[in-house]
Amino acid sequence: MREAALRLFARHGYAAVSMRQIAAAVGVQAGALYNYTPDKQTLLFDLMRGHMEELLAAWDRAEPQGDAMAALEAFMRFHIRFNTSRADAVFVSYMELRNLEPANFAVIEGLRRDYETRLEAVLRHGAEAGTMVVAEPRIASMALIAMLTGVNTWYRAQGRLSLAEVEAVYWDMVRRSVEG
Amino acid sequence: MREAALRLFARHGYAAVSMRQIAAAVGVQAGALYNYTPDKQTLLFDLMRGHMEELLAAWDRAEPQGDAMAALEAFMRFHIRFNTSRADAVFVSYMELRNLEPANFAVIEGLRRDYETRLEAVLRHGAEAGTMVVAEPRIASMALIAMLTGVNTWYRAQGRLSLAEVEAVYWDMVRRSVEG
DNA sequence: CTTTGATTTGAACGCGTGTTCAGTTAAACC
DNA sequence: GGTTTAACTGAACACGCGTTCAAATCAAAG
Repeated sequence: MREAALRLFARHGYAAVSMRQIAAAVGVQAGALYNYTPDKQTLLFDLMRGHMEELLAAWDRAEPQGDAMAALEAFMRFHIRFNTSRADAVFVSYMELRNLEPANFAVIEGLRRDYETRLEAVLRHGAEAGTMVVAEPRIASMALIAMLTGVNTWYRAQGRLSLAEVEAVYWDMVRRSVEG
Repeated sequence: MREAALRLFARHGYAAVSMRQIAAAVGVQAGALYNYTPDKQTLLFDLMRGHMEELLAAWDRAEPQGDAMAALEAFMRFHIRFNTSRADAVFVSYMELRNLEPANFAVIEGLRRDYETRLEAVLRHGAEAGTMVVAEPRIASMALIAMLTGVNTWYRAQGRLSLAEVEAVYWDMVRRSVEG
């Protein structure tokens, strides 16, 4: 059911998808969904929170070794790989923020901020070590994340470039944008 | 009415805003709106098309002089200034793409592609002149636009940094990411 | 003051919404 | 085989949706 809901939310938007559509995609009547979620809003929130927590957990698990520049490369490659492999969840977690109730919104925004702070820390270390020039680490981290997440809007697995080639192109730009 | 609709669409999303809400914001009954738009879908489409056409027209009017690097700087500053000054329209034009009927979607996507191609041409000229190193101009243009548009998610007029300072930070990153 | 033409109202239309719940079905356990 | 437990159905609820349209209102012109 979560899979079906994620798919439909990503394609048509939370507000445009009815519980009956989700139920039909699962092969069940709408009422049956309420054995698995208390309501539609919680379903959306759980999908988004699940995605953000998996994102953070996956990056923490990667635990890059080496200097700041190596960590930046690891982050960049991780971000592109993780996001392209879960396009629906990424899309929903970004586009449906405004359909969250305030309390739920605050939670997701906090998780997003956590993630940005992970990259910000890498940039700060690089600047302190003198291997990077980053005037505004916070802004630079948001700028880089926006740039990397943009891959999702055009990348297709059967496209001209492989994921490794895409990573190479982006790493070239990212590296030079902060290099000392 | 268009102003009110844009505001509401940006805040709550097209699907979540009713014609009655738009009418209430204007101070009128829902039926009266149909003297100004044939239906809700066309209202959305007109808002998006209007925005994209103004964007293209404004850039064409700027008509930058000088070499490719100067043109890139001009593009970057233009993009940040234009987008932050029309945050609602930018937001709607990006987030509501999936709520457009296929024919309308194709039109907006075409305009977006036009805009990306403007930047791509600048990068190609820079690469040909040898002042820039850009392995993939198309991808680089989308990457840079995604990065620049990201400013909209956090920039606030009363924030710590002025728009000129924001431009300076971004220009530093953009310049170095393509510099030969 | 009347006529004209554009605007707006307010009610109605058919339909889809999220959610609830008594009742049915099916599987699991003793 | 009988009983418990979980899952699902199908109908219902109150409500809001986009859109239409005859009637009312308004502004300007003759």
